[in-house]
Amino acid sequence: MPDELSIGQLAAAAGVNVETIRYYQRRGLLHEPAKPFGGQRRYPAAVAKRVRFIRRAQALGFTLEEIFTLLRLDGAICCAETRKLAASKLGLIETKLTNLQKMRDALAELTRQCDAGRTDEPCPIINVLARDD
Amino acid sequence: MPDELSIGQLAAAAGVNVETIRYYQRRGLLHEPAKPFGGQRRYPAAVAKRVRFIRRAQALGFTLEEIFTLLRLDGAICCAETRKLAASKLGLIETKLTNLQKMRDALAELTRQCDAGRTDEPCPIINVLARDD
DNA sequence: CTTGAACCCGTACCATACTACGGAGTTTAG
DNA sequence: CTAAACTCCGTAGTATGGTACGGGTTCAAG
Repeated sequence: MPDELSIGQLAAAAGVNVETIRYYQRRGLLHEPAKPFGGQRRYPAAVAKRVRFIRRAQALGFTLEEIFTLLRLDGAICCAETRKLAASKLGLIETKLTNLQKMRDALAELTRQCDAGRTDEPCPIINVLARDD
Repeated sequence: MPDELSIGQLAAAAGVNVETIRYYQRRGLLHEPAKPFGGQRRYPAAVAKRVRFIRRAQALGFTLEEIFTLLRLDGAICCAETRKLAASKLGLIETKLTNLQKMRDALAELTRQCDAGRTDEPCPIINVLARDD
């Protein structure tokens, strides 16, 4: 693989659509290299790494907006801010996990009752998430 | 609080915008009460609970489409069809749980490394996101 | 040197989930 | 009884994260 890729090669290397690359450029997540006089842009192979970074961060629940911040922090010596972002995501995820487990238990109970043949007890799914504050 | 609310009171009780109530009605997530001759609709206070359920389910990553089917299960007495629906929703929830757990583990590990790390090295969170497979 | 794939660029479109707007009718507090 | 506040309803606009299209340019293989 050459060090200078076309946008199509970059997209393939990063496992995304060409349009996604262009979209990330518009969003400011990727730098758009200068276009040579009447030619086509070339991308250093390292950009693919950056794109994969973006996708992995998305998979962890970060928005593109947040990833933009994350990328700005890249190379920064102190990671206090990055840590803060990660920790707050972590908190959100923990809460979600707890609630999801409650829902799972409620549904599992419903199917369990189903299998036990008792058809007279309705399952109040709403109630498991109904902390009526 | 009276048992019959105006749409504005319902929205306030549920902590959402009036337009959101109307939107949920259009989507079929909420029943739209009949309008009295030239008058204004009234909503049972219990509807607010349903709306809060919807919001919490959304926070868990369910789409309104999915929540629609979830709501159909609420209070359902078991029959073959609800059992099937419940089982499929259970599968959906298990998948979400697995994914969230992976996200949590990854983030927890990252913040742990962050805490363990010295401040003169590049941030491990960034490093991991940028790792070259 | 031709032909077809790939690139460029702007614009438009998609799904999801709202949010705002405008003008008319209805309710309610003073 | 009046004026502000609220409701009704359809339509249009917003944000997010892309994807598609079309007409023109450029590149690369034969």
